Amino acid sequence: MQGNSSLEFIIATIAIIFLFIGIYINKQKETSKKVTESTIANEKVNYTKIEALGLSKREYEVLCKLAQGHTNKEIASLLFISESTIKTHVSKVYSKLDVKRRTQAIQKAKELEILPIS
Amino acid sequence: MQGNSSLEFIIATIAIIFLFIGIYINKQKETSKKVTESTIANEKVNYTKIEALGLSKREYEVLCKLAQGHTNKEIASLLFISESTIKTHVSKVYSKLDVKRRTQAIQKAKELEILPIS
DNA sequence: ATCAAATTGGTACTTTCGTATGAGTAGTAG
DNA sequence: CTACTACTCATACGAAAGTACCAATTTGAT
Repeated sequence: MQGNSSLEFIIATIAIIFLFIGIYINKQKETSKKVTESTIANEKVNYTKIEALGLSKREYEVLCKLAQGHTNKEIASLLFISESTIKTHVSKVYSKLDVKRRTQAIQKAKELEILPIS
Repeated sequence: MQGNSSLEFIIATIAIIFLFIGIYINKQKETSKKVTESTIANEKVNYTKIEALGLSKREYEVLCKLAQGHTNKEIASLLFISESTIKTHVSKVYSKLDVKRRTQAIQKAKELEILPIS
């Protein structure tokens, strides 16, 4: 029975090895899937969609600050321009995103995945 | 050599079987993880975090509507109560989330994953 | 039953937001 | 040069949001 038990041992070992190989293969798939998703979501798709919406650079900058929870006055300070100008930009952003309020703009921007980090 | 090749065949079969078992196990993990995450993210963890924050049911309801882009007046209509009450709730939500404005409340709530769907 | 928390509502006031309108400047494509 | 777009800024006005304070009612737990 010695030969048999060593054979069983070999088979068991192979089984375990391939079991882990199977698990490993799936882990790899998961990882690559995640990286791809996050990469696309925050770099490439963005600019395409932003341009498609007709948002200018400045308008997009304002939108980002807005989505970070800043007031118009704060955004003005951050971008070194007047609050009037911010209001102008914000209004244009609203019409381009087809919304009425900043809370809706944030929602829409997140849906469109045009905001950094997310 | 017939015995050997049949042995190899058995080993190979076992290897393949366990390979797929490994893959299958991981699929299951993935699935249950997603279900758990989504379930937790939208039902259970919520309540835990929500309670930890000290948010009452009503305050949480208001927060959700707020995050959907509604005005105070709209939320009042949706919940069949006065705008005064909404303001009261909103203010309490702010202090509990440690924010000053609704845009920040939305941000914070998303970070804390206490909002449905997301 | 009692006490605490939750819910509701109001008044009054300040701040922020949003729109409308007009206008000057800079850069760019034709 | 001209036309167009993006960017800037201002004033004025109304709408929403936010704060402070107070108070009545309801609900839940002990």
